[in-house]
Amino acid sequence: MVTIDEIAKLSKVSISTVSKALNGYTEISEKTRKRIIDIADELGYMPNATAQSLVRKRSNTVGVVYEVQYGLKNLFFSSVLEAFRKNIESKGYDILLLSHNTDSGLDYLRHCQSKNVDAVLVVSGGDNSDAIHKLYLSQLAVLTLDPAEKGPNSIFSDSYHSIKRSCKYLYDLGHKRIAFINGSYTNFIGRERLRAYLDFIHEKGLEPLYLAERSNEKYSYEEGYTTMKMIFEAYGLPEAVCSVSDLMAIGAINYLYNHGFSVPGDVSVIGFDDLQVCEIVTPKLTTIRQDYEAFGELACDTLLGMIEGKVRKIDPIIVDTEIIVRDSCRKRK
Amino acid sequence: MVTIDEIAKLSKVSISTVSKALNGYTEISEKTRKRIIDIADELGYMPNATAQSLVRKRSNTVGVVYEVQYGLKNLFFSSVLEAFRKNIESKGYDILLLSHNTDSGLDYLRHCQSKNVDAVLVVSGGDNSDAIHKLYLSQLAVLTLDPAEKGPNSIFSDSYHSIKRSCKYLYDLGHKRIAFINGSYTNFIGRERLRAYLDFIHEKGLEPLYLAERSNEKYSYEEGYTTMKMIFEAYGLPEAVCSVSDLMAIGAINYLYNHGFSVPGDVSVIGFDDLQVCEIVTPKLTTIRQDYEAFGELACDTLLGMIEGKVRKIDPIIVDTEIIVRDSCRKRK
DNA sequence: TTGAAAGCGCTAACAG
DNA sequence: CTGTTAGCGCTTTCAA
Repeated sequence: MVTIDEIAKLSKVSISTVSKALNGYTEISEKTRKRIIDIADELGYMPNATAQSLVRKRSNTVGVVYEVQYGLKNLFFSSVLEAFRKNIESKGYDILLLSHNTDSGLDYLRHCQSKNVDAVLVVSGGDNSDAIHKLYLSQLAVLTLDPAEKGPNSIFSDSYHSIKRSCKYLYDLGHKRIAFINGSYTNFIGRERLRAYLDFIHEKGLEPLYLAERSNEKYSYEEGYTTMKMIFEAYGLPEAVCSVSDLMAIGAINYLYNHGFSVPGDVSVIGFDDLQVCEIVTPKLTTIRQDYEAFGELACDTLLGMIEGKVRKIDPIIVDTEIIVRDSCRKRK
Repeated sequence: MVTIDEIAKLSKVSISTVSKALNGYTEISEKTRKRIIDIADELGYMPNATAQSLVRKRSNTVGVVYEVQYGLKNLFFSSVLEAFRKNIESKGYDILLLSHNTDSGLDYLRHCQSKNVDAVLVVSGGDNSDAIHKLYLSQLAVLTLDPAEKGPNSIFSDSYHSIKRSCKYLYDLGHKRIAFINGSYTNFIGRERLRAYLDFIHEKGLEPLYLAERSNEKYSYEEGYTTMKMIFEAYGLPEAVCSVSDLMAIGAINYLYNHGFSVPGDVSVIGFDDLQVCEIVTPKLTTIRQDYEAFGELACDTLLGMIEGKVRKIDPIIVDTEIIVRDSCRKRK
């Protein structure tokens, strides 16, 4: 790799002049700057990011703590990560996927400091390990997606109103026996969604059809299947089911299907997330769409803003959702 | 962050002694080493990776060039990336997702050099941009997943035998009119799969049912749907279809379904990849499973081996596949 | 407008 | 066995 002082030699100036020229200091005369830049280009010079990082105390990389069920195979989280990636890349940042690596005594905070990342995005599915907690206590710019608890420096969808809208949609279609496939009770969004369902049921004076004792941690197909089964066995056939994730909704549909019921013929079901599977499954799934692009853009801008402004604490960012009507819900006649 | 010379001060030795003690040099007496290590632990010392990187010319991070249709949302690529991640992390490496960032004049090679990555994994879906090509010409340890052309430093599934097995499976089930949903003709695996199909058809003296002029670049649901439609319109209903990806297989199934045919009742279809969707779709998809774990492990071990051994050129790594029988194929009666 | 020099935190000869 | 010293490639006072 070409270094700054090869350029210095060739352009017959000192390395500090080269550095300044390359970094756009105004105190360098136009002609020497031009000469230096030409030579640098010719040589294909590229600054050694490591060296810059060492002195500037900034690395132009943001760490991503990604500790999630199914890892990168989790389509929800990888969709927001993808959106985040596009945005942050366009600003010239790289993403460092931080290894967990507990056995070597590393924790995220020290890892981040060691690697000198400028900010960190926490994607942990609502888990709040000690290692993650420490990040918050540090001087780093950190933002958490779907945090375990509502709090500062977090970004998440408006779960409460989304679920209310789901329920209302189902209700307006004429359904009264609306079942609910819940998510995790140990994280914020899971509890919010349940609360919304319960509030809705209460407001309309309907019978709640859900499993109060069962927390579904993975938002997975299997959990949806099993939950549907348990609901069916406990309450009989609902008219509609509101699910907290698409995968769970599909699990529920398959349970229903395997037991001779038709969706949306016999029961309507609505999902949450709007993963790509919604389009390829039969029937196509009506769902609440989380705005992945908005997540990515807001997370990016917020983090960069925090870096620039040296801000370390911001209010929660709440992202709007949208209902996507497809084929899995139908009017009750 | 604690630095090496705070430790030096506290333990009343020089910084080089501290460095050596911490790095396991044997020339340090047991007692001073212990003292130093105790103090370091107490202070929660963690080496500044940037500084180490600068002098050691190694960063313990591997770059990932990830330039793929649908980005991280592409379940095939993100599945292998996930497997790779687990392996590489367990060896104490981080993954740097390299930004593309062409407009700022960056190219991957210089980017990698600048960030001082130890190796790079190229995941580009068979595209062979100039930027990627340059990586090969460099001194970096690089490995490409599913390269555009068969060549050194690459890793991919045994497409040829896999598709032959698919076809044979269908054939043994009694199907003679076997259609083929092809992938891209511009990359290696796409051509291999076609070649396998054609060879099989030829060997058995069957009629080829496929689209010679249509290259499907994305291996997507939509392409599968459309291709199935075109095949149907050109040749009528096949008895079975062999698809080059799961998503395309599902697209084909849905086309068939929408046109009143049953899978596997009227036609059997087999996919390729074994994505998680195979399990949640109706009927569950019979497919060829690519061994994601093997990809991850081999890619990791190979790259690290190349780093250690200063090897820069290795033979292609071919990964075995496995047929997963589910519900989308049936014996012809 | 330019250059000398110190230093970021660490490693690795080389001396002692 | 321990310490001195010279860097790694770059930025940034400060002086010229």
